[in-house]
Amino acid sequence: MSKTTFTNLSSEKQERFIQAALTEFAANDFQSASITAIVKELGIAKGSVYQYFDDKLDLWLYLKKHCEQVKLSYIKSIKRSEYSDFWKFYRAMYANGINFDLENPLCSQFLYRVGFKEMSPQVMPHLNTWKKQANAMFCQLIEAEKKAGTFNKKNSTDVMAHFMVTMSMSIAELLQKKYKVDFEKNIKKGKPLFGGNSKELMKAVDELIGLLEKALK
Amino acid sequence: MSKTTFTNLSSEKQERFIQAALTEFAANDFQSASITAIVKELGIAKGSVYQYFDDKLDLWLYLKKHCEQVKLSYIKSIKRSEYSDFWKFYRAMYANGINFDLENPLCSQFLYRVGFKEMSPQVMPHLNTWKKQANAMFCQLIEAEKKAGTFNKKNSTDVMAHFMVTMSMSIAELLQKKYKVDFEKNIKKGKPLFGGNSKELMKAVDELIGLLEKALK
DNA sequence: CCAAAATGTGACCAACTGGTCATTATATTT
DNA sequence: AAATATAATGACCAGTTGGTCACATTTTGG
Repeated sequence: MSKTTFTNLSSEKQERFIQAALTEFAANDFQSASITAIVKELGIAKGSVYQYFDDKLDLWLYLKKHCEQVKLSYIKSIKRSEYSDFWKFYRAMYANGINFDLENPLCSQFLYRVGFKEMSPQVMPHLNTWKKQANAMFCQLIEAEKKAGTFNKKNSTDVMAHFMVTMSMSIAELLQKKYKVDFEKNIKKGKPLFGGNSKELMKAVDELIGLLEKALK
Repeated sequence: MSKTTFTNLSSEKQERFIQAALTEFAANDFQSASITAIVKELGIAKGSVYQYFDDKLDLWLYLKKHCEQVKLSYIKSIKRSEYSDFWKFYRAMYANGINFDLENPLCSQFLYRVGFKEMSPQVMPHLNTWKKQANAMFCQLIEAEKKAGTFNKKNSTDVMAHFMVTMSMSIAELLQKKYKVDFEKNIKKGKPLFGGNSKELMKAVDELIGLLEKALK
C-alpha cells in the first residue's frame, strides 16, 4: 500500500498526484484507466509511479482507502443517539453524504464507480467491502429500531437493509433524471456534482425518504 | 446494424456467433471485451467479424437490440387489463422477468451490464434507452393507478417510478447477498443464473414487492 | 463447366497498455 | 567537498488491442 517514496513526498506533490490519479480513475474503470494518461497529465516520468506504488492495483487500493477515509470523516460525526427519531437521523446522515459529494466531487465519483459500476476482474476481490460494511451497519440499526418498535418486525432485516442501501445510493440517478444534472460535465468544469441546486435536491431526497419511511415502519 | 453477410449466414452459424459474442460482452465491459477472444473461441478469422459488422460498436448495438427483443417477448404478453390488482400484475411481470433470466442467462447478464455497469464512453450515447423506456412505461402505469385511487396522489410520479424501477432491477443484487448466488460461476458452468432455487427466490421477491406496495399505495 | 459473386482468411499495422531498469539528477550526510 | 542515499527519468519491452486488405476458398447461377 504505497511505498515510502510516496509518503516521503511533500504533501503538495502527494495531493497533486492523488488528484490526477483520481481524475483518471473516476472517469474510467480499472482496466481502462491509463497510467500513461496520469503521468502525461502530471508531466512526470512513468517510472515515478512505480517508485510510489508496486503496481496499478496498489495505486487503486490506495486511492480507494483514501476516499473511503474522507467519506467516513463526514459520516462518523452523526450519531443515532443524538436524534429522537430514526428518520431525522437518517436524513442528517444523508445531508452529510451530500456535503461530501459537493466538497469532494472526484472522491465521490470514484467511490460511485467502485461501489456501483466496477467489475474488472483484478479488483473484484477488493469490492463490496464498503457496501458490506454499510449493509452490516444498516442491519444493526434496523434491529435496534425493530426492538424499539419503530420498524415493522414482520419484514426480514436483510431485505429492509437492502432496500435502504439501494435507495440511498440510487438518489444520484434520480437527480440526474429529474433535474437533468450532468455529473460528467460538472466534474470536467470543476463544479460541484449537483451544480449547486441543493434546495431542489433536498426536496427530492425528502420525498424519497418519505417513501422509505412508509415502507419500513 | 449488421451487414447482409451476417444475415445471410445459416441461423446455426448466426446463433453460434451470437452466443460467443454475448459470452465475451457479458463478462467484460465494452472497452475490455475482445474481438480477438471471440474469434479465437469460435475458431474463425478476425476478418470475418468485419464482414458481418462495421466495427465493435456495431456488433455491440446488434447484441443489445437482440437481447432487448428477447426480453421484450417475455414481458409484452403481460397486460395490465388482465389483472384486477396492480400488484398482481406487477408480480406477474416480475415472474416473467425471472423466467427470462432463467432461460437466457447470457442475455440477462449482458443486459444487466448494459443497464447497470456500463460506462464506456463509446457506448454512453446508446445507454439509458431501455431504462428510459421502462421509466416512461412505469410513469404511465402510475398515473393510471393514481386516477383509479390505488396509488398515493401526494407523491410525484417520477419519484415513484424511480423507486419502482430501481428496486425492480436491484433484486439480482439482493439475491446475491441473501442467498449467495454466484452469477459468474453459474454462467461459466452453464447453469441458470439463480442456480435453481426459484422458490426461495420468489419469497424474497414477494417481500420486496410488499415493501414497495406499502410505500406507494 | 466455368465465370462471377459472395465468404472466409490471417499476416500485418499503428496505437496502445503496464511494467522495467540502467542511467542521471538531486538531496542528505559524513 | 566527497560520499552516499534517495528520487526522477524515459527509452525500451512484450503483450494487447481494433481494424485492414490482398489473397484463397466456396457457393451460386447461367
